[in-house]
Amino acid sequence: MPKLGMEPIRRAALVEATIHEIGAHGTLDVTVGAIAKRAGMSSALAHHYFGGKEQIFLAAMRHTLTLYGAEVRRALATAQTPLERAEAIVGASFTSSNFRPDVIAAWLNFYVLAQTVPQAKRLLTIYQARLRSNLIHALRPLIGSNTSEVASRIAALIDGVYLRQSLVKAVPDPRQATHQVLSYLDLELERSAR
Amino acid sequence: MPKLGMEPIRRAALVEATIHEIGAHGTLDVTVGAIAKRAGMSSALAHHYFGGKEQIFLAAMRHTLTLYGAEVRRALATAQTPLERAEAIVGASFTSSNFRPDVIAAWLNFYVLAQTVPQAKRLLTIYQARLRSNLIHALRPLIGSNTSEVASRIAALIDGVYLRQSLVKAVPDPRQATHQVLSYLDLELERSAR
DNA sequence: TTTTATTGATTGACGGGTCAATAAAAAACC
DNA sequence: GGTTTTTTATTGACCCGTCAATCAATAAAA
Repeated sequence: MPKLGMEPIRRAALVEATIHEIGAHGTLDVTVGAIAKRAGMSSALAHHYFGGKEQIFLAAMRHTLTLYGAEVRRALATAQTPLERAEAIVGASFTSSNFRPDVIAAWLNFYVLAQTVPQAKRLLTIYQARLRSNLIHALRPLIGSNTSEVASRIAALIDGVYLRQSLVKAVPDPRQATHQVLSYLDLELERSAR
Repeated sequence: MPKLGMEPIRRAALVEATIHEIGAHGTLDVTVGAIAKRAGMSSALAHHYFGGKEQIFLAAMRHTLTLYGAEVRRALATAQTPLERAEAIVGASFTSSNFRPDVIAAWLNFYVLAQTVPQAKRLLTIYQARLRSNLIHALRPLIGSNTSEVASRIAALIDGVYLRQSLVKAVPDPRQATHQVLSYLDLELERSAR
């Protein structure tokens, strides 16, 4: 009994299921069958809507990046000062919607995917560029020179915190993670003000 | 014409080949056959000496971690002051023997492996603990309080730099990478001296 | 009757692991 | 010292499971 207009619902369900499946297994080594089952459909239907496994993964990546981007934008919207902007960007990276075991595992595996699939690499590169650009924009008024380098370091620190979290069984602590990064930023600001 | 005492040679060749194969493919999705071929033997022989794919991977991890550990120890040996010790640790992370595309890709994939294989997680955890302990030991005389947090941040920064390098096609620049981390350390030292 | 939704069954490839067979050293035995 | 036995090295062939992808068939909208 085919209900019409299922496509967007099915696609969304598959994307969601993909993140969870990757998170649960900690690998890209998940079968289309398992993803489809989790999303409540047959693997044939998953192929029907996405064409192939790789495209399912890419859709899941896009979704993750989109959510992250939205989180950043939301946080930036209420920021008034440059410092608040910088804090907003860092904070958004560690909101409980992003900084969660399955999403963290997904990110890690997206980096792996990017080694093989050019489109995946492109998506991650865009994410990095945007993060970088956001940071530079926020930092420029705060820091005199080498804003670019500082932005790189903050970005690397964020990624590093994610990476390390992927090893720990403990539930992620957004406050703690944010603090780690912001306390570096503080140092950088103190130097600028010296 | 079996030459005796081949076992260590074969094992070493397989470990070496595993790193290269993972590096070349950017994935753990490499076949035992491909690894064995690269190492100049049949896949049956690889199984004979290692028992299975997982154990080949674990051996490759141990090898990588051992090389890294040796590099750190070598660097620490010539360090006189605490500051030199800290710099030695960071520098060792980015020597051209470690900070190379295939090794970087291998590290990334070891983190993925650690999601599935407890033994792999154990190895990485040991690496992190040792790095952390080395850093704390070096930093304690230099920094007053929260040495532990600073060590964590440096460790995260190192991992982050690795992670980001995995995305870039450009040949890694050890000097640049080391500078990124050390310049954070400088800030931390300045604050301690304020 | 054409389009959309959906799946069970099937195919075809790939890959990990095993095994029997071959061969040459080394050790044991007389 | 020469023969037998055991150990080590090595591989081609094979088995078996898995999985991505395809397809034909069913059914309900439009």
